[in-house]
Amino acid sequence: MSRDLGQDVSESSTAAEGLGQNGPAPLYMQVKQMILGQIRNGNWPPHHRVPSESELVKELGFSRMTINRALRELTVDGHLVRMQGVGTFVAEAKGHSALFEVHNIADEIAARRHRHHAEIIKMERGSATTEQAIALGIREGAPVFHSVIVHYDNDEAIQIEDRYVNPELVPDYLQQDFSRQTPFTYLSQIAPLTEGEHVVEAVLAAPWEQQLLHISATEPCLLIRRRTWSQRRVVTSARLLYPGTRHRLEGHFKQGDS
Amino acid sequence: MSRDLGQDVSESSTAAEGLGQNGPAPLYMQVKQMILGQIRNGNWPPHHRVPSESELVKELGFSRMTINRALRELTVDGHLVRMQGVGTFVAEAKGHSALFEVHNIADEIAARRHRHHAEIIKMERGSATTEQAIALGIREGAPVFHSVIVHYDNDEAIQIEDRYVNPELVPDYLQQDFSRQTPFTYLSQIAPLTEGEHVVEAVLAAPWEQQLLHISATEPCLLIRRRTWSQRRVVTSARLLYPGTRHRLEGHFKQGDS
DNA sequence: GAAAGTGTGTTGTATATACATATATATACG
DNA sequence: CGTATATATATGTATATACAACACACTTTC
Repeated sequence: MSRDLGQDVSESSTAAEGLGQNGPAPLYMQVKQMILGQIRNGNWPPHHRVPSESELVKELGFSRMTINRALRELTVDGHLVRMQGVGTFVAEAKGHSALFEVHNIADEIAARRHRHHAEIIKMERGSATTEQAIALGIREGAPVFHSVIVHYDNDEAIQIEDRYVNPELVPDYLQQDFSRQTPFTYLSQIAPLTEGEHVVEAVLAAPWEQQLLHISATEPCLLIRRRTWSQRRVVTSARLLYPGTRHRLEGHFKQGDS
Repeated sequence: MSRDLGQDVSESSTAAEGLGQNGPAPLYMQVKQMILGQIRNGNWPPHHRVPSESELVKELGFSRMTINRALRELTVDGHLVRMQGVGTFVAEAKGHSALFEVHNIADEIAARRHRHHAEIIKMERGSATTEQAIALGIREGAPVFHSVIVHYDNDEAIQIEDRYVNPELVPDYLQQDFSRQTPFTYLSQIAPLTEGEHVVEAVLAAPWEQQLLHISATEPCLLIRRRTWSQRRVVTSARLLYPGTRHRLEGHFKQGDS
């Protein structure tokens, strides 16, 4: 029963003429569609073990490199999780899933040919509240580092970076000079980030944040909460606040396979 | 001068012990880093032609498949643009670059085990204003379809979908029943989307939008402007407005290569 | 019983090869 | 001059092969 993927993916049925008249989909795409189908119809629930590459080679009749490409792309898309030496598993479903790249705000501003500078507002050691402990995966009351930095684009305040850092993984955090190098850059060197999580919301700024950003009480802001992992441990949890009128989050996509 | 990438990418220098002690980066990653370096330091500006795969094979000494993987991944990351038969070029710099997946709000609500229904507010033919003409890539005054739909999650208004559609590509748009099938689903069938663009902002809703969403005048909202292409032509331009307190945009990432 | 070694299965990467497909350019022909 | 037609170049995909890296179960050894 080689090469039977259980559903026709080569034609988009009754699509209007002039559009969608593509030939058959590439093989690696057929494999992706088949697996996405199994996931979507609930046949393969989260944490389900996906057949190994060699099993899929036998089942589908394609080469291992083709199977590998399909599985690899589904992994970067966040649909699968792979562990070397162990296997491939269906990832747990995310809400409004999105894939972000992680950037350094200083680089972004530099790319716009603008000047960047940072003002350090706070730089302290504290002990974790319940919320912070959960966010960082440490126990309550354990030491945490806390920094608040305002980033400027051509002398215009553009971001408040409110960050908590796990001292076990980054013991020298407080000794750094973050007017020279952003925390993001420093942390990337110390603990190469392997994974992360974002939540984007629209909010109103707190009074002290309004002061720092020089905005009014009703100005909507873009809030990005970002947690970053390195080797399965949370390195840092940041709250990035942008004034709505001065920042946009641009993006693009290709081949939304959903 | 084979295999000289001009910068050491194999070690992360003085990183703290216990973290970042990875061996040399894989070859395809070295190629990515080299190209990203050329782009970042301005050596290869936007629209600059990147050496062809076979040229890079000669220059770097790696196999074409390795070069191809690097260029392919840089393309999905949005750093490069490739055209078959033509060449590879540096993409124009985006602000805060991000990669989104495109989802159907009805599917999302169903995934949360909630009920979804849609209320059609407007459904009309009009002629394109200057702004709409630019967004859709048609001439000013040409006919456009316009729909406004409110989506409900368990009877709670959760999104205003304000959409303009190119009639040349989707002539039967106004005849559809969007209380049964969302415009997104319908459009995906008619014109398989090949590419798209997002801009995310935090805004305040207009008075008529506040009424539809049952929110106050100062409630910050998440605004997603989304344009969708099919075969190089703009199919539709949508403005998706979410009340800030009722929606979050979640995401995750892996291996931010920047 | 605990530690060290061994084997097997899995993913991760790299290469050589081949052919398909798209685009642009040069060439021949009318 | 205009239009086919061939040719070169570039990307896109598919395969076979090989080895490396890692995890886990099992066996041996002390």
